[in-house]
Amino acid sequence: MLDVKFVRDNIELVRRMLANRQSDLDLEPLLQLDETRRRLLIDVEEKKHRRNVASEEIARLKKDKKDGSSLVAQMKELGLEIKAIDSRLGEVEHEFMEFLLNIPNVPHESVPVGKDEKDNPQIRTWGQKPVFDFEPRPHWEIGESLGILDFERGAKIAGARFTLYWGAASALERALICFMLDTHTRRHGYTEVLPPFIVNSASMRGTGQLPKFKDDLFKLDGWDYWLIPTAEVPVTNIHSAEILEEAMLPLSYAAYTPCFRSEAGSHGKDTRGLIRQHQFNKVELVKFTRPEQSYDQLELLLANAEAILRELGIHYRVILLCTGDMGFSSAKTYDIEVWLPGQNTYREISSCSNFEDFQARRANIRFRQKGRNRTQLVHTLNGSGLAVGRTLLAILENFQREDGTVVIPEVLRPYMGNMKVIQRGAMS
RNA sequence: GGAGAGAUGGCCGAGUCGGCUGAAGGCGCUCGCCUGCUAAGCGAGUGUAGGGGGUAAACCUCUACCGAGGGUUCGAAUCCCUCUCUCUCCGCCA
Repeated sequence: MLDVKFVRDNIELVRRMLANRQSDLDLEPLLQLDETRRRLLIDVEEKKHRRNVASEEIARLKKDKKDGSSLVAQMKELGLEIKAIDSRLGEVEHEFMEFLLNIPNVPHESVPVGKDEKDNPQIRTWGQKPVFDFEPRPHWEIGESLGILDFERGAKIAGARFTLYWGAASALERALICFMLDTHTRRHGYTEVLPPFIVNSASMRGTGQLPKFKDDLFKLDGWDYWLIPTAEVPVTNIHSAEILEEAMLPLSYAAYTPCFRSEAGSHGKDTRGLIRQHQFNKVELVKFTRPEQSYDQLELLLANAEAILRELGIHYRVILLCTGDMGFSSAKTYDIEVWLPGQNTYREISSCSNFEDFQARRANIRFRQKGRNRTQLVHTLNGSGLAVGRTLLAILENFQREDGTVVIPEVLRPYMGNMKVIQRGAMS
């Protein structure tokens, strides 16, 4: 959520920002609502002041055994007026908030203006595409022939976009989760947390999923409960409505959670394999920082996420999302795209963003700074470190061998009983 | 699921028959003083959000907030209703 005062004072900048984001949102209604809101506020507050003064007067009269009935009658009338204005104000304020909640974040000045993903500049690459002396296969073929990925039964149990893992695949998934968490906590200094996988509407609003992206979420029937689409939601909301001490910052949390996404609007897209599932595992990195350090922390977060792929030895590239391709809440986003030889393409495996104070304002996350008598909003950041299912499929595709077996990266072997190669029937 | 208790400022904790209570008292914290150092002591200060004024700062002023929402009343932390959460006991259960 943007600061109304900021919008009011920088209206042209905000309009330009919306255009750069390919949004045609008209800000005029917001300015109107803001003006109405403030007008009503001035009016009702003045009336409340009068009532407060009169109430004291009535108390005094009563104490002195004098008659205050005419003043009481006046105040009764004024009370009705106040009630009427208050109710009107409530409506206006509600509309005003809804509008504000639907305005995306302002991109950082270092974000290139662009229309769509074709305008995203590449920042760097790491490693190289592996060379095969045979035709590399996509992971769904590898997984099925090894008997470790069961798409048919996943669909039978739940439906499309659900997969049953067997034996070595489930062990590999588990190994990846542990490896990622261990790396981030022991080497990168993150604090591990295990949050609820279900959250309420307030939390979803805090990070920006609601009200705008309701259709992308799974809701529990009859409850104010939603399945989390990412650990970003519960973890960022850990500190909602809190005032943090400056000395605590930056806070860095790492969390493993499953993620649930309805994938509405992507029918027919990525229907094969593990790429786009309704349920997948992810290790998420979340940071709370002082405003002036958030961009340094974004670089660090990105490097922390990249470290996982480097340790695994998988080629990837980092791209910077242009204004037209960025997420709603983000001010700047880097995507890490992993190389998938079986599909001859790069696919997003991590998205690292600085939200600046956009989420902090929604979720009301502040900190107190020495020498200042006002609280300030923190900056929040997060990034996948990494999407586990996609990491698993990247391993299958990058480390496959002609005989259909898959070599397990060295760093994961301690987590898998020193297994070196996944073979058909292994652990299943 | 049944029965009961509770929710007040960073923390603990008081609020009598509704009326200068944004809220006593204590702890903590900040600044200053004092003292070889530390500790102790003394003095002052110390919530959040929004609106208006003021040069965007300092500051002044108003409004709201004692779990959330609604009601009664001229006036509610205090009375009534609904909801949420926490705790205790019983039942059930991984």
